[in-house]
Amino acid sequence: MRHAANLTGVRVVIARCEVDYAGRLTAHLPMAPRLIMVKKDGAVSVHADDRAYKPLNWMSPPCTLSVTAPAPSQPGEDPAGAPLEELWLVKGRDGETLKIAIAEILDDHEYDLGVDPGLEKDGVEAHLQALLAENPGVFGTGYRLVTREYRTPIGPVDLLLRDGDGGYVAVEVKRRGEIDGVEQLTRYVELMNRDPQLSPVSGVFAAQLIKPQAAVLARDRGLSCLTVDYDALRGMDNAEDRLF
Amino acid sequence: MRHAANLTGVRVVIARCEVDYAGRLTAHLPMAPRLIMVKKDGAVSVHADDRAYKPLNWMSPPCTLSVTAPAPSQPGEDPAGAPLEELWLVKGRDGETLKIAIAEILDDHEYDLGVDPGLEKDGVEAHLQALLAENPGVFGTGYRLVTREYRTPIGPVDLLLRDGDGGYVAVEVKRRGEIDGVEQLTRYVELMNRDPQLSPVSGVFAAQLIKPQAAVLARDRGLSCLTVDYDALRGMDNAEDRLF
DNA sequence: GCGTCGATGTCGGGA
DNA sequence: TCCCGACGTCGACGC
Repeated sequence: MRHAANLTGVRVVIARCEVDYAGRLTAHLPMAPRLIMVKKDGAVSVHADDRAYKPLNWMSPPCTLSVTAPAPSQPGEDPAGAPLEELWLVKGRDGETLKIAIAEILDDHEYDLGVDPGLEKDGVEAHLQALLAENPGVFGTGYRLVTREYRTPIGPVDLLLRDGDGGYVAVEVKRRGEIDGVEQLTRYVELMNRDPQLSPVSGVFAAQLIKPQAAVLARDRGLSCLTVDYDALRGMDNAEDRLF
Repeated sequence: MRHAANLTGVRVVIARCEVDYAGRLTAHLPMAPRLIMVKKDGAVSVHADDRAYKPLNWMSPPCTLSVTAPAPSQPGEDPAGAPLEELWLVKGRDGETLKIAIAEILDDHEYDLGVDPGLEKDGVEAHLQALLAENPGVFGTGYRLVTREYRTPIGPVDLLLRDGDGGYVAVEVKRRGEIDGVEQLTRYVELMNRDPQLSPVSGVFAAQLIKPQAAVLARDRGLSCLTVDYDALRGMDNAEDRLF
């Protein structure tokens, strides 16, 4: 048996193989030609030529790959009768296992890609929160920002505002508003209303898109909803920028 | 410009490339060597040799790939000054775009894997729910199934039963019972109890494994817990099968 | 280390 | 088709 050599890059193997995963569930793939990718971080993934970028089966790091070359006429044969070329055993962290029985290797390459310089993202929830913090007026006339990430014992409230009458307003910001977010805001508002320094505190659920069920639950909990137009908000920012 | 040829399989390209995604967010990858996979379903994914099975950037089908070979000294050059070898443009469904500027193709292979015979899974929540629906007796003597996926304005209740006295019982099924599931069941039971046609409705939290915190919360909410033995339940099914 | 929460989540089922 | 919740969710971040 030989252990996986230290990869200096990514390895791509094309092989007829049969795959068995056992871990959080069990899954089986019958013998067929597939693409197997082994990354430098140890990850092993088995791809068909569909299912978008997702593999049929995989093992996430940390995991170890060991390869055995079974002697002919050993148990574990190709259903067609031919002996297996290799048997790969990938062991994951909680005793998860991925077994890849390879009947025939059709191609095998390794490429050294070096360290990737990394990915830059824009337009995620953090950005939405920042835009709302800079434009509290979208919540109503006279609304002012008190603070972002207001700390409570059960977690940070995304935005704390005061409305035109000076009353506190807790805002939960989401890109997509779903029921979980309403639960979260409910807990915050309930807790903050126990503080006589803050009470009465109202709650606003702000998101680019609010699902109907979440809106129903929010109304039932006495919370307001605000659907945010991200592009318009960014436009307001630009408009303000031009004023100065 | 040439459009992507009809792939008969999966294509793997190793190339120095720069990537820009614009769609649900915007993201940028500076020039570096990477692995690009193009599947027969149209999916394009750009991998580094880490991040487990997930690509740095991708486009899910349906999408179209078109490739241009820019003339030397055209705009869009390699920062190093060398001309680009190819420019790939992947268009997704809501105007999403993925641009891959390729400075140098280091390797390029295509493999015909054929249609994959597919994946067999076992042990997921849907299966557990089905088994419980077929064996309402595990909840208690005289329990009968009313319906699966009983609709409420805030979401579907996994199972609606009637107990031996004719009272309604709402069941939330989970593979792993955690606090979220208890919250979910609480909302359903509370809502259903406002309906005089249903009230009084009791709640049962059923899971293969119920975390202690979830059990405590369930008790506090007046909900029952049922720890389900998946294998035994499957065995009951088999036993019943053998009777007929 | 564990719990919480976001995600270009992706995927599958029911209306 | 859309809507909605599960997922082998995976990862990032905070305590």
